[in-house]
Amino acid sequence: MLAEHLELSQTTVSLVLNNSPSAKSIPQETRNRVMEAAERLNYRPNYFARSLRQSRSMSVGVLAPDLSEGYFTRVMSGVVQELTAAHYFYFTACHDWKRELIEKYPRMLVERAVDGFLLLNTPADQIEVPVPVVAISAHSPVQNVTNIVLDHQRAVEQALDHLHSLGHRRVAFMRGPRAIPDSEFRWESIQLVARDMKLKIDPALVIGIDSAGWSMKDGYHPMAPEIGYRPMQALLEKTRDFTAIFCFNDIAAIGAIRALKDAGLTVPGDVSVVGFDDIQSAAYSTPSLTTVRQPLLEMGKRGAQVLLERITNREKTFPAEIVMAPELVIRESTGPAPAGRKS
Amino acid sequence: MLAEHLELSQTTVSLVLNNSPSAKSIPQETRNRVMEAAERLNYRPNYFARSLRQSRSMSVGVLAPDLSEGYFTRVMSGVVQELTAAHYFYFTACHDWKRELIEKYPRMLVERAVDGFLLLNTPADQIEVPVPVVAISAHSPVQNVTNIVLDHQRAVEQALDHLHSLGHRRVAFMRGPRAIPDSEFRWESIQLVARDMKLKIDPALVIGIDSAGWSMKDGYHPMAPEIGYRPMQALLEKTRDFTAIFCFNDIAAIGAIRALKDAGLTVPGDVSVVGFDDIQSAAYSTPSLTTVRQPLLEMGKRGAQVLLERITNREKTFPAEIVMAPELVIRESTGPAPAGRKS
DNA sequence: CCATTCAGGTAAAACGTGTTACAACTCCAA
DNA sequence: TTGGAGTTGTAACACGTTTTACCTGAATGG
Repeated sequence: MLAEHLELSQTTVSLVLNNSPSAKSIPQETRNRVMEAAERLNYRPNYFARSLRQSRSMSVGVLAPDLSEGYFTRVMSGVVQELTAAHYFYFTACHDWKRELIEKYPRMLVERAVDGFLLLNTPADQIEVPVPVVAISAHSPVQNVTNIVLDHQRAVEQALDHLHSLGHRRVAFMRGPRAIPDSEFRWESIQLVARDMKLKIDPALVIGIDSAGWSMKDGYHPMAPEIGYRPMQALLEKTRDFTAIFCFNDIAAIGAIRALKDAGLTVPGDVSVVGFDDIQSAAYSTPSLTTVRQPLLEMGKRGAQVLLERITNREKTFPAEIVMAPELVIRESTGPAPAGRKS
Repeated sequence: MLAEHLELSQTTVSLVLNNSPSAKSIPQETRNRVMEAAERLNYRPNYFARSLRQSRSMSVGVLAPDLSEGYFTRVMSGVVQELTAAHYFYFTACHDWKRELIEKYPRMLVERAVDGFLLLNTPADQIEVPVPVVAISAHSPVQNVTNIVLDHQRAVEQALDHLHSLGHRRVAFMRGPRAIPDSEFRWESIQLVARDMKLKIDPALVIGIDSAGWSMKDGYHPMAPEIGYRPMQALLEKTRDFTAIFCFNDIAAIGAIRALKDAGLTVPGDVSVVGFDDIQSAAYSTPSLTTVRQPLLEMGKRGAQVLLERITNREKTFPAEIVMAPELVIRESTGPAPAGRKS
């Protein structure tokens, strides 16, 4: 420590600078001298030495599939807010859905002594680390992992209620990629809710993002509207006997709308389209998108909060799941079912 | 060090594990014993202790305006490739163009002992740090900073040659936001090249992203097609006396095309549109985009390479600027100038 | 007057490595 | 016998903090 050009011991200086509780016996005048010197010499404690002693790095690892605009950006915005407020920083690691990376990155980050992990859209099952973990939009019933999830049941109810009340009875569905944890849960909720409201799901009207247009076998595939365009196109080639479609996310919905337009159909005149997420461009799209809003920013904030709590309080037990509320945002892409085809 | 359950000294173990040059005198058998024990006990050297001793963190700070899809993602993809190959990780810091953050983040990261900085699209002028810096797409003639830049002159030549050879004489231009370092350089190149090829720039046909639709005064504004839509719309209200437009980037070009379509014009029938960057969705857009490709991935890789070299070799002098070559990608959004209006 | 407390500190250990300087031991030639 | 050159290691320090345990002198209480 360089600040011993005052005639004081390291101890005193350290106590003052961290104003530790045991420094109550140090008179104000000495404190001032120390502070003033630190200021003047522009003193910064050495990060490694401090971390070595306290054995914490004040940084966490963030594991995500990719840096896609819609989801990642929004969630991270919330995460960053909370982290920086707590003087934390983060390492980003994108695994591109490669199993090898999903296992390797956590190990590498543990060697870097991160204090905890934030998992975005990534299943926690295969990850085993000696530090706290919070998973956002994953459903991993794993010991010591808190999951931040959306109330999918409620989300689907809102979307389908909306379509139903507009008169839609023949509704198409787009299932998400198998790799994304939400996909399966969303689909189960859809089946459940549809049954409850006596809405028939015609298997011929169910399309998958995986099947056409999106696969993560061959390298990196960002979420592009393409993922909705091709499945929609494939469906239209088989049948046009539907008046609405509930898409997996907004990006896919934008692609689907493009496919519908290209096929000579109007939105929402001929077909109503509902998205999911409410990403920034959902409002700017033409027509603007009716969508189920995920409170992504809040989910990020909440996730970071819980993680930080878990880090500072390692023994306490935490809830395995925190459920967030969705909100239907009605815009231009949905309208009354066309009269001729109503049911 | 825990590996002293063998009856050896820390020194020996350390020498073997780092196979330091002075370990040549250690017989193979001892080496094997050490390695085997390390493997068996799953020994990992403590990150802080090691960093404290060697005074390097094996991580760099990345400073960027935001996490926007087009630019950031692509560049970082290259950066990550190089960094991970060298066992480096990175901290991300997004300054959202807030001057306060542009100054604060570097300080915070220096306190975290990053070994260097990578600046994306961010001027280096105001940043003063005691570690190496590489700036990608900035033009800062600052001591000890290497700039990775595109050959804008060549880029503009390619675009304007293309339009000129298609018969376009009345060309509109879209200037980039003032905050982005490239904007000014691009514009200067445009003026230079236009003069050389005797293409008149009509001030009435020059629109700015700043003026309508984009401002960073009030918080966070990602790059959305909106930034091209509104300026285009504004221009169309004043005049339609042009047959082509050269946009600042692909995102803006996509927005501009939408505005043209909404105004009843066809692309490229009535107006040809040229973008910049060649982001992923440029190829998927309808019509697909003719654009000047920036080798973003390569720029990221090169930037990271130089930074790592600078870090390992602090005395050596490095070039102040590394120039990358653009490439015109011709797709559907450009075509022959409409006969009736050909100048 | 003695014991206790309290203000105002300090010395030294601990954190876990990397590194420098040196020690012991053998072998071999002079 | 001596001295020099390998061979095989080790003791001890340095890195820059935080923290624990203790010390001294003065005031205070009985």
